[in-house]
Amino acid sequence: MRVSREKAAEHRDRIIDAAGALFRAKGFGGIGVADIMKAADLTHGGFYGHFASKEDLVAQSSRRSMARAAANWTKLVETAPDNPYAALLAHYLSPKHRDDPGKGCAFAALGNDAARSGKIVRKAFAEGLAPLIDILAQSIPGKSKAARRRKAVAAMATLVGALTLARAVEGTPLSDEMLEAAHHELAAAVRL
Amino acid sequence: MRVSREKAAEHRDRIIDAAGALFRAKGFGGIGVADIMKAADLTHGGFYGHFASKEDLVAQSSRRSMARAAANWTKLVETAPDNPYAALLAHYLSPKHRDDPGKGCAFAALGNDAARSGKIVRKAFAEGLAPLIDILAQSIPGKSKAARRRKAVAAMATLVGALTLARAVEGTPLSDEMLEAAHHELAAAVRL
DNA sequence: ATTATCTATAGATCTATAGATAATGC
DNA sequence: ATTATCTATAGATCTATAGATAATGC
Repeated sequence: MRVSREKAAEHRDRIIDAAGALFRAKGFGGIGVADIMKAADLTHGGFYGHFASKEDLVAQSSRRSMARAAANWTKLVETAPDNPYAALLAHYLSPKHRDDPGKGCAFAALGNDAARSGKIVRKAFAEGLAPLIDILAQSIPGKSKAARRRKAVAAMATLVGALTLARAVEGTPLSDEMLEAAHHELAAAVRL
Repeated sequence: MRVSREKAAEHRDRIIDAAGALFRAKGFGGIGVADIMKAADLTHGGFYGHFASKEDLVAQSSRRSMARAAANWTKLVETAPDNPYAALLAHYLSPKHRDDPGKGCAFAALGNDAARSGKIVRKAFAEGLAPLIDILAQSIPGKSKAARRRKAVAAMATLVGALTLARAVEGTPLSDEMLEAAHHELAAAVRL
């Protein structure tokens, strides 16, 4: 049953990707090691050869989810050089993003779970958040660097809060209103 | 072991209060029925005489947590008639609020959990969110009623997002910065 | 010989129920 | 007689480990 080192590394990769999607969709506690391994087409017992514990996978898969987000944001910003901030807002606050948490922002999907997790996971979230704020700060209009930074941090809060709340009340009119109001108010900063 | 109807109603009350705090602190899945009953000084088995299921308690305790928040906000607004909006911001975005989720906002503590819950819970969250937005809309400056409403919805997203993220990265410098930046940017609306 | 994966299971925990108990309220 | 609570447990699920298996890589 043994596979080559190359294959093993690929398996490890598949586990991290499967976990990234399943954790965002169901929460850290909402999915078990066995189901993640099944999604990666492996058996339960093989898990502990790749990771020290479930929490180890939580930290690693979260890091990857956040790094992917930063890469996506960078690409999005580059494809809209005239108004990168507007492009980020439209992308983040779309109903499509709201309706597919498994492929979306880790902060909006797992912020509460991270808050209840240990130091290692919270540190991973802090290190994943910083680049997103940097990208926002470079895209956002503002007088000084400090002002742009402050606007970027607050905009990040608005984005994550709006998506979180839109999902929490999904199925009611408040859900769409939340995305639209956040979009309108954040975009107002560009029009100033 | 039977108690009077009055005592039974009081027990039910205690269960809902204990659940309200424990769910906010540990998440819907992070605490069990047995621990909630222990916190209410009752035994595990008695639970199902009071509630149809754990999800039933989730919905009821969430409703109460949110109704209490609305009552607190109303009181806070009344005690600061000159600048109710500033009072709400200072209260919500305080380190004290961040550091005690069990007594704080249900949306910032359980938004992700609600998003993964069933329709009944999500509807409860929508019905609990509306009054908070109404209070914000009455406190916030703005040209038209529609503008104030939109600002209130977006401000709610910023508040919840900032607290959620501040908790997710708790223990790093970003945590305080998140509270301060959100406070500064939201308060800017008052100074306009 | 080493090791990636598999099967099987230990041990803990969780929701929910069954049946006993004992105090209330008709 | 009714019923609020209790003890005990069924049945499911979850993390983690033990030991077997078989293919890789020295």
